[in-house]
Amino acid sequence: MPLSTPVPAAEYEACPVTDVLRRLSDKWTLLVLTLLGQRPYHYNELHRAIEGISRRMLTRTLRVLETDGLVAREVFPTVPPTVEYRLTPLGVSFLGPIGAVAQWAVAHGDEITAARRRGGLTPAASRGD
Amino acid sequence: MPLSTPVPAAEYEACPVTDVLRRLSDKWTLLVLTLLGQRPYHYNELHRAIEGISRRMLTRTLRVLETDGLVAREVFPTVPPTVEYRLTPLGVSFLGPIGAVAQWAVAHGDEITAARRRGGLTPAASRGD
DNA sequence: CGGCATCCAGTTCGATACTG
DNA sequence: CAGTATCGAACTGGATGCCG
Repeated sequence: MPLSTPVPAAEYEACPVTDVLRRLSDKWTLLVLTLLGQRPYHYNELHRAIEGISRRMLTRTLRVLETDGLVAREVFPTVPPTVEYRLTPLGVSFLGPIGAVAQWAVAHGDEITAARRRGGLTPAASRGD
Repeated sequence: MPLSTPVPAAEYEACPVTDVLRRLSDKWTLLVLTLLGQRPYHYNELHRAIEGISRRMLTRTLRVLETDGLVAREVFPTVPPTVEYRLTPLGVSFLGPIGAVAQWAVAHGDEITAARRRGGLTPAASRGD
């Protein structure tokens, strides 16, 4: 019954790898992780550092990372309130794998660009020449 | 003028890293790449192997990978037609970085799961206890 | 300062049906 | 066998406004 399937969608925890990959690519996660890898940041500090991000997305991103245990959130009972975010050991351990992909991307970025230019708009077309 | 910005959205090629990450996480790419890393596959062979994927998405995924130069597509003029997909050297070179992330995900998957369980539904709540 | 709730546009993905 | 085309549902991400 494809018309009334209440499938929650997000049921498929396919494999942990895909799960992790999807999380990283929610557009800001990687950037936030990279920044926090350098030093702890305050909420608005991150907001200014990334600059293109909305408060909504920054909060969401941090929440996910916190929930997954990659980022720690510490509240200082000052006035006005201050909140600091930093990488947990688990978060730090993830910088390595990220780095591997990052290095590959940087190293082969031009190859991909070149391939795209060749493929252009008709990747499968003009194939049976 | 935030009310009439015609921003095409998809203009920001942020950094090659984010770009690559987003590509990988389109839900099927990683899986396809992993399968092709083992051996060449025919179109329907991939379709059967993944099983949850629709033809539409399989085709799109393969197109992107082909356009980016990670996968090669070869048509055999048989009847009925046969098409074989295989990793290019660039695609093969990417198995390493993917492996790094994959290994991390497998190794720390339970930690993430545990963190999520702890955080539960109130990650930020009950923090000032 | 830090954060959440609501609304809304753009994109992604699946189901389905049709072609060579 | 190997796709392509179209539609609609779901998800993502941004803008805005209110609260502690």
